[in-house]
Amino acid sequence: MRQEQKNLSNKEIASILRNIAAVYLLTNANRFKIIAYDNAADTVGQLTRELKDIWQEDKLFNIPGIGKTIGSNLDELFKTGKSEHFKGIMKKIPSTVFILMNLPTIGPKKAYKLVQALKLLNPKTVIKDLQKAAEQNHVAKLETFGEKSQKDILEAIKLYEKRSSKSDRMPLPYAYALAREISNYLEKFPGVNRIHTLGSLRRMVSTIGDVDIAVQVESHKVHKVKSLEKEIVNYFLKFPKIISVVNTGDKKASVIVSPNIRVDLRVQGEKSYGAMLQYFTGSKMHNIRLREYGIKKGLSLNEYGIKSISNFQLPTSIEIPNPKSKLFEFKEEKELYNFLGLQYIPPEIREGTNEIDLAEKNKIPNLVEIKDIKGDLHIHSSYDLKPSHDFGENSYQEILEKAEQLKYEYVGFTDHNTKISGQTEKEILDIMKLRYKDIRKINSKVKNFIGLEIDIMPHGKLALPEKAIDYVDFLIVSVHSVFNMDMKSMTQRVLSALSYPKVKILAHPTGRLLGSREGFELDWAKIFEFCSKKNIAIEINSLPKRLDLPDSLVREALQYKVKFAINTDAHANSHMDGMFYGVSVARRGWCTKNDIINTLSISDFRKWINR
DNA sequence: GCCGTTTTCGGCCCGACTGTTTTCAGTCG
Repeated sequence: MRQEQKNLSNKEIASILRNIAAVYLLTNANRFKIIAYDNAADTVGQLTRELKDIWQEDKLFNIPGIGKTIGSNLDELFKTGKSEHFKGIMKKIPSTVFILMNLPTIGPKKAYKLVQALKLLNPKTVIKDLQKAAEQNHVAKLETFGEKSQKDILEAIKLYEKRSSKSDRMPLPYAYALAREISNYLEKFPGVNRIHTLGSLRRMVSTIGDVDIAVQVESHKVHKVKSLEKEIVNYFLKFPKIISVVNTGDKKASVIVSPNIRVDLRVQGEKSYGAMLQYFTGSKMHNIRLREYGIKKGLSLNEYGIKSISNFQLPTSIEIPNPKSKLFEFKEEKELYNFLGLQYIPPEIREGTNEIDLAEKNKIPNLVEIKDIKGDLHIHSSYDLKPSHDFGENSYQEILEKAEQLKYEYVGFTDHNTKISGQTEKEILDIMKLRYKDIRKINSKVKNFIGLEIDIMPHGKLALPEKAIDYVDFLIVSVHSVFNMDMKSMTQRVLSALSYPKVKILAHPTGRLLGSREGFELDWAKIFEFCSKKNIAIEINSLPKRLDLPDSLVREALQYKVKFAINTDAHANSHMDGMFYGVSVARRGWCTKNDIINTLSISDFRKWINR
């Protein structure tokens, strides 16, 4: 087996596709071919799972923007670690061009011009060589470049060296927290009416590149809106954490915020705020499809509203507000979707799959909401049962108080199982018995269920004497060690653990840690089928670095009628606030309230767990 | 190169900003 293909990350594949697009651009290929490769690169770059895993499941062609040609070449790339086709295309352009394209504000054309004019042909030193050339004033002398461009290039190099790349993504909750901080800052400014996130952050994608923020300016003094917009931009530029300003305009600004996160701000008046939200929330594929859908009806969408084109006959009920520009404006996104004859589509599912189709048929489901959640079933306490892993910070009593604040009806206490090495079976049973008694003694408004989170050992056995199962209401099982098994053995391992009595939840099923560990692959069809049949819920874990099960697998699991438990895996009471992120994963996976077991009332939940 | 219940051929999303420009090209989101 070759090993090199194993490490092909989405980022690397996106970069290959982007490079191909660049070659086609530089060699004057059909412009739609260029767009196709660029779109594919964008889509792959934003996937929430490894493309290679999707390929392994034979689902490459389900991804919007990947068709016959790109798909079959990716197939070759995964199978053999290289693609002759891609390689052949890339050979047409010096590889240094692709490296320069990583600099902000340098695209294919500028990169190519620089490489040609300055003979930058050494991939190892190309950035340094360009820097030297700029410092020696050689760039400013080039045609279509000037003093400013030269200075910008030096800035770009500095930024590049600090960031190492244009596209390092962070787990959603970190980006969300930053957005909240900025939003708190912005709302202090008089004239700021509403604030929203945009882009992947608004769609609650598990990993975020840039933070995009929209501000609606108050419009009661219409003649002053323009200057007010500019004032808000200026105020934003004084946000304390800004370390550099990328660019600014009258109604937008891009900055870098410590520690190296790009933040874009857009300011818009009330009348077209909804259109702007829609436009910049994306995803790119959703917008392309929505605009294509609009064109078929004679409507052109842009960030200010919808324009009527050609001789399109509008329903007589609709009056054109501004006959000259033929522009329809929308304060709310919902109005815009409805105007197009579509049901409102929540941001989380705007991914360009089949949502527009379903919206047309009024078949967009009611996605689960945070207020539907009635309990948290994966919580670690400070109770000392000599656990195999870490404790939580809070006592059972404190956890129940926090749960009451969150208006929950019940919680599951799921400490890690007692360590099995260095203790006899009897000692373990005594600990479990005592814990059982201690918990049963607790009297509180919020009810509790006695659980445990148990390691699935490499051979599929549970890290707990079977007799100990008498002292719990339910079990959560999860893999915490030996991650590098092949898919077949890993699947067998998990299935065997799921077969124990009282196992009710499979926790953080892929084991991924965003940004640091890829997670293992299971034969999902088998797992989903088994869980569905045996009434075992699959966890959507809300921890910032997990967000596991990934959203695309959630949607797949739904087809097997799998139920989910959205849990926080809290190790401290403050973590219990993270439920929101798990709910957003569920929403991205198209879950309704009925798909989530911890939306059940206490009595229904009791029935479910005893089934 | 992608896509499809008006199409397997013939279409293909839209605008802002910037710098170098005398009317536009390149980059970005």
